Amino acid sequence: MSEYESPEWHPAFEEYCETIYELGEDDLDVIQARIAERMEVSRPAVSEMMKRLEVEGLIEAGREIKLTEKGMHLAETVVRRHRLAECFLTDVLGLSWADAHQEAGKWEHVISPTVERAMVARLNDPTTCPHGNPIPGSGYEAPDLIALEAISVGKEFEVQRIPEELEFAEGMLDFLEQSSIIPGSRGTVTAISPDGTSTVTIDGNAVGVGGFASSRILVTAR
Amino acid sequence: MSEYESPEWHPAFEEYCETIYELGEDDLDVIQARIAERMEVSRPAVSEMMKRLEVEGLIEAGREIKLTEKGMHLAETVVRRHRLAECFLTDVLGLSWADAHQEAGKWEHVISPTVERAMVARLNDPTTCPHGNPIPGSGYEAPDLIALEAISVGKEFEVQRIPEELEFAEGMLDFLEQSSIIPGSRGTVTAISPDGTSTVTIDGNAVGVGGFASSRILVTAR
DNA sequence: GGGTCATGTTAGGTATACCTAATAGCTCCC
DNA sequence: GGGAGCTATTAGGTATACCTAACATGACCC
Repeated sequence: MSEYESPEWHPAFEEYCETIYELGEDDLDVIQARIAERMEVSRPAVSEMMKRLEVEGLIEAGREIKLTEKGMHLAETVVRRHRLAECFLTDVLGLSWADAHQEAGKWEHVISPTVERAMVARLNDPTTCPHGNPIPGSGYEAPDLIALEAISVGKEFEVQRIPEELEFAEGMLDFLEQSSIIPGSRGTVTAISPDGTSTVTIDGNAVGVGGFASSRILVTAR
Repeated sequence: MSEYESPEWHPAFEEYCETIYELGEDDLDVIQARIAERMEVSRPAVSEMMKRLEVEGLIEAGREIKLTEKGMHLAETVVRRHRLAECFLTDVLGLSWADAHQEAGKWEHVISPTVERAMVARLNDPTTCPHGNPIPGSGYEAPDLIALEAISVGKEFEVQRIPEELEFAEGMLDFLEQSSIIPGSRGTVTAISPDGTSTVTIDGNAVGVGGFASSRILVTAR
């Protein structure tokens, strides 16, 4: 587990490296325009920041942006703390998914190595956040996952992972949590509409999941 | 309990109001020079910031600086979160006093009303931080306290409160915690030297407490 | 009254991290 | 080959929160 000491890097550097890491995780093009969209800043702001990140040796800039070893280490540290905080906020303090995600976005920058260790111990070495995303450094090996949209009508599935991208969609986490579309839940696809919406039945409850979400939610077939 | 929503005020405003509040608590002159010393910033920086705080309606400036109702509310919110965080970090995560104090200085700015409520519930409505300082809004009424230096040789005392001022002295919290000079501990003054150092015996262990600390540590006589 | 000390303010400057408007490159594709 | 569209950069500007150096103010005291 890393010994990263906090304000050696500005929160801004942490945020950018985190975003670059998560865009890669979500299999999107890691280019300035995507970073600007996800962080809700202007493209010139990203352009300037890329220069600074390169000077600091955190990225290799090009059209595709790549984290250096140093940048990857920083990104993993921040992402690990974010996901640990989500576990902690839901399990120990009883927050909802959506609240935990939002709070964790602030906590990730103020968690010290000491607190990180204490959380890991308290949570019994968790391997994924509440949404099923792996905690870097926990040694978790993701099983082979497929998108929910690939499950055909009548088939059973088990929810495994809600990618970070969906956490940015307003209200999405609340909707998924309330519909029991959470890692570990098992359900059946009971209909697929031409626009890509899958209707899934979990615990006797049927809900429609639009194409944006169903192409991203990762499950295992059963 | 307040419904303060986080980044309406910059962390800087929070830090300044907190410092002003705590200087008052410690019975020191609340003037720019003291603020500059405690925050380790230059006096011009404080001078400028006082203007901005006044424009924002958080203080009434003069030689003595006074928090307005609005400023007091902000200060109490931040101080409450700081002391709650200290309780939480020591009780739930097992951190040392010194570590908890340092971490709480960052946590105080990222704790939302939701998390605050969850912590209060989890900690069973605590009234003081681990060092005995009251948590604003908890309804705690401090008993009559006297300084440790006022206890004469041979008398017993019970430690009640380590004022915030001592938390800024390098190594002080570690020393006090390791010497069991913590709220609730009972001891006896076994010597007083001409330079103001009190020697106290707690649990059979004798330690010397210098004048700076013994004039500030608050106790009750027994 | 002059000196010293603590305190506060002015002036001028820096770094960070943003912004808008305008310009420049690239790629695709008919 | 010439748009259309997306993408990146440049230029110029802003707010925050600091800094040092120099100056001003006020209190106290011989």
